[in-house]
Amino acid sequence: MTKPTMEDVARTAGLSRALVSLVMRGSDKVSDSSRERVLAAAAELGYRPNLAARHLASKRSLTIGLVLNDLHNPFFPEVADGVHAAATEAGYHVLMNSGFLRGALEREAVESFIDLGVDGVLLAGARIGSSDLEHLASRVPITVIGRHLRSTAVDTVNNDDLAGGRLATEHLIGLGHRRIVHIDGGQGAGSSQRRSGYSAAMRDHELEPEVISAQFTEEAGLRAGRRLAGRPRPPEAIFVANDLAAVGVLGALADHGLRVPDDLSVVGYDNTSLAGIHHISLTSVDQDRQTMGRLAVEVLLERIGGGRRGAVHHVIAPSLVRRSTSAPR
Amino acid sequence: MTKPTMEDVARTAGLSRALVSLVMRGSDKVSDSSRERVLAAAAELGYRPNLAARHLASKRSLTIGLVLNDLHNPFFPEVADGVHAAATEAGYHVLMNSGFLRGALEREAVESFIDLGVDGVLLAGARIGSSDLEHLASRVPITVIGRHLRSTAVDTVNNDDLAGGRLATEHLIGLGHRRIVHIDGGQGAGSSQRRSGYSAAMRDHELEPEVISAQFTEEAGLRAGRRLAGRPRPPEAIFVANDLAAVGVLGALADHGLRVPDDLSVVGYDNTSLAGIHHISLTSVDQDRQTMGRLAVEVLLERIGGGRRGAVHHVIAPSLVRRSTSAPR
DNA sequence: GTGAAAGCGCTAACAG
DNA sequence: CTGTTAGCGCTTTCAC
Repeated sequence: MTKPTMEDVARTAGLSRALVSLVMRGSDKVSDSSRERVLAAAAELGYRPNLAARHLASKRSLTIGLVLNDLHNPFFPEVADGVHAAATEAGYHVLMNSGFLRGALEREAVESFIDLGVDGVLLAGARIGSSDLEHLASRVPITVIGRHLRSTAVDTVNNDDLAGGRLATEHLIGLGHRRIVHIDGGQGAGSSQRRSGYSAAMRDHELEPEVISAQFTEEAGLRAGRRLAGRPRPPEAIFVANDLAAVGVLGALADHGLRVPDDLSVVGYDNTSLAGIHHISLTSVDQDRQTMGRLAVEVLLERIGGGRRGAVHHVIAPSLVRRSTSAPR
Repeated sequence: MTKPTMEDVARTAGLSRALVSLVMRGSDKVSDSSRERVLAAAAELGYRPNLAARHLASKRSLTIGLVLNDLHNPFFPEVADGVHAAATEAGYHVLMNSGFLRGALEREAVESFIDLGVDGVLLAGARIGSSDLEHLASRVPITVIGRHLRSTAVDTVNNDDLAGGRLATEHLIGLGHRRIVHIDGGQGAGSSQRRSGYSAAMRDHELEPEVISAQFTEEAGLRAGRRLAGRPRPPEAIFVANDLAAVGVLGALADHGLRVPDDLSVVGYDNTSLAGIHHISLTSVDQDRQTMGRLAVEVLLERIGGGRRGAVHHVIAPSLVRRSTSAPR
């Protein structure tokens, strides 16, 4: 029941421990015959290297930590897919953790990863304060996905939320709507940029922007939606800062007997699996999460490996996916 | 930039390394004055214990690994919430990983956790083969959530899927439906029990069971739904093995112009957040995921701590949540 | 190619 | 209460 160690493998193979170590790490400075003996012995004993020991002795762990801000938002699992795929291809393991929508927990998650000795950390939808972030980044390479930072210490991968906010808003304006309200994502990642894009587009068309503060959750969307639906004169269209909240908004509107898109149009953001569900069929701004995940891994490994000096900030273009919740006035 | 070690803390505090170790582990065999000096020195240096070293030296890591079968299914994040809450309360860290719906990856995830030296592993929605599972369980305490096993080596926490399958089916029968088809979850956890519950309920009422094989994904539900909707004479009701697949089925039915619940009724399983969405409003069998997560942690820690001899198999009762997709004939 | 030896940072007895 | 002493299992020079 006690696990075999390298020593055991060396003994049953009749070779030295160092030899076994070389073989386990796939070195080519080992004779074929030795390698086979080692492998055979390892298989026979069911040997597996102890990662804690390996991390302690070497500097690298070939592991990256991925912190997802909210497991309940389909956006994050989709990013995780891209991250996993890219990391695995590069020979890295990934360990995950959730920030449960709270900056403090997010921070803790990153710290545990550091304590564990991961080679780098990926933060998706970071809510953590940017000074904290800078500080953490001095201890481990960090790449942030989905949040805009001007940092020189942290790399970022984003979609252009400003452009995305514009895209959504102009789509609605193009459909002939004028009283368009934005339900924002509060402290959520990308929220302020989307809001700015919305406001800019509104002003460009000499329309008055109106923002209702909410969050990136279904519940928050529901509440905000109720407020709007309860008005004597509801808006003609709503641009919601993400799909999850948009689903809440749709529910609130339906509760109040407002028909979408007949009575008003709704546009979301993220184009998650939720938006594609037949019964929801939400018009939404798409950001390619798979690509963002992959890109983030690339950038992170670059920094881990090469020791790049400056930070890199990738921005990918969003696109609008039209579905059934938006229609001409 | 090089991290401070215990040695550094001891030196700047003017005390021994062992003392620092005791303080870091919260021992009470330390004088208050020493403790304060240590803590002050640690804070000053920004010291954090190296977990790899700690794991190597001690036998326990105070960490458990959580493997989720599919991040895209809202069922799992909800289990994760319960797990995190309970583990944190007990002073344990949790590290997550996804099995990406594949038994082989799931197995790998468990192995990495073992290599890392976690104290125990929680497997949610396990798809991994049961002999593999037994083998893994000989190396680390494992608790499986949402899959029925007769194992003596692995603890399990489940809802009573057989009863749940019956519940759903009898609900539909009670509404007056007779030609009720079941779309199952293939190899998915709990799938075969739900199927048995369905079949048993049908036979009890002298109805002919008919099962369409699918999977626990939206895509699989969509395909199965299309097959049924395309029939000259579609069924009167469908019991789908989980909510995610049920959403796919609903989409397929809508595509074919079939109205739910007017033309036929649909019942799902899991009562995930998906089912509660206003536009979906799916009648579904509820299993309390939070509780299951918490229970699983308890059971796991029991085994980790106490070395319980036999295995424990918890089964909690499911309940039916009626919404808008099921109605009388 | 292969083996010996010195740690990585921490815990865990064991003396004082 | 406090300091000393061994390792935990592995990597990594450095000779042979």
